[in-house]
Amino acid sequence: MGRRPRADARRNYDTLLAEADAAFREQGTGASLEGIARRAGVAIGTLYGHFPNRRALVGAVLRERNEALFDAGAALADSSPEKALRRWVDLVVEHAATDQGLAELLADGVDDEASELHASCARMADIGEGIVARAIEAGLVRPAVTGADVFALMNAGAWTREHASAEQAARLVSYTIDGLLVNRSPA
Amino acid sequence: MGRRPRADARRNYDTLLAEADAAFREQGTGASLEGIARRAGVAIGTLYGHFPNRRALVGAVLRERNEALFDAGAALADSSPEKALRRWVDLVVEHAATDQGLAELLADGVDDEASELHASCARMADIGEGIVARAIEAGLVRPAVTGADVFALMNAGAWTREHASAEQAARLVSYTIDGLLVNRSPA
DNA sequence: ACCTGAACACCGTTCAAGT
DNA sequence: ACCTGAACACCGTTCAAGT
Repeated sequence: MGRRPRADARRNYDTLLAEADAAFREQGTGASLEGIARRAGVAIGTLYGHFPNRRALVGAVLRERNEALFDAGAALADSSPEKALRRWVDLVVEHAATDQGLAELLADGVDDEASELHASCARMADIGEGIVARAIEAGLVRPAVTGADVFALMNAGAWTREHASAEQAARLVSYTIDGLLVNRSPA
Repeated sequence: MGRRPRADARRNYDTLLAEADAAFREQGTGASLEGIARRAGVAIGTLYGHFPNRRALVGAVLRERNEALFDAGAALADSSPEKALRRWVDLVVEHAATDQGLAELLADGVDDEASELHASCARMADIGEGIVARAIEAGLVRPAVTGADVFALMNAGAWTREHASAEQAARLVSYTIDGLLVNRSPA
């Protein structure tokens, strides 16, 4: 184990990942796998050789995209608790709304350890939980609010963005965060 | 037009509707149409003769279920504005969460006049709009809140119920309604 | 006027054969 | 060790033939 992969295998893996990323952005996470393989210039069996199912492919694409998101989340430690909370939720909503159907996979992945998306979901939930804990300590957010509430809010916001509009989703998210606060802050 | 249908046609229509209702509850709105036809004891072509596509079938099932929902909505005129708002949202969330996938069809149907679900969506949105307007007039809800916000909240709540839990969805909805209020009321 | 079900189209997934 | 692509399974939808 840990042997270097054959050069063509590595190239196919990378190309498949890049084409999957593009296809998911354009057509959603339900994009045709046959089409992704064709765009990558390989047979469908090659795709399945590298990624045993659709979730594995989505998971691999996500791992690449997540770096920037998690870095941004860590950087929010410098902001005020309320600003960090609002900014983090906005960031994740935008991230999760990148591909039609992604919010659903994320919502389902956090409680399913067998899911190839589980690690990404758990990490996102952890960051949110930390931000909420800080806001509660500061007396800003109601003590009853949990990290799970924030995770659910992010997914609901991303889903609303897919099925209504970015504006509608932003309004809903903003109202909900107001509802999480101990004292209403105007916008 | 308006002629009485043949007796067997009417019977098939009713049986298909009943089996579709059951199948959607058990397996979601994506249930196999072939399976519904089989359970109804007719060929697949007969199903398509009565319902040109899946949405038409879902729409017909909904029209039957909606009677009770709309009546309950009208009855809420007797409650206080806040209680009416909370109760209405809870009612619709439960209604929309009856079948896996229904929240998505509802969210997509309100802006699509060609959808067989459009009438049901529009009616639901109207009732919500009326309840919100009364709450705003009473000085209870922020003036900026719209009927569209309430409709989006209902769908997001139903979707969260499908992908997290009824408890999680109820918490999220409750926090959001708190955020819609001018003055926070404790629960 | 309505029903039947074979036929078509499409897509995810597997695996025996190749290199 | 990896790739190929035919084959299989499944399902939504149509339509010519029947009653």
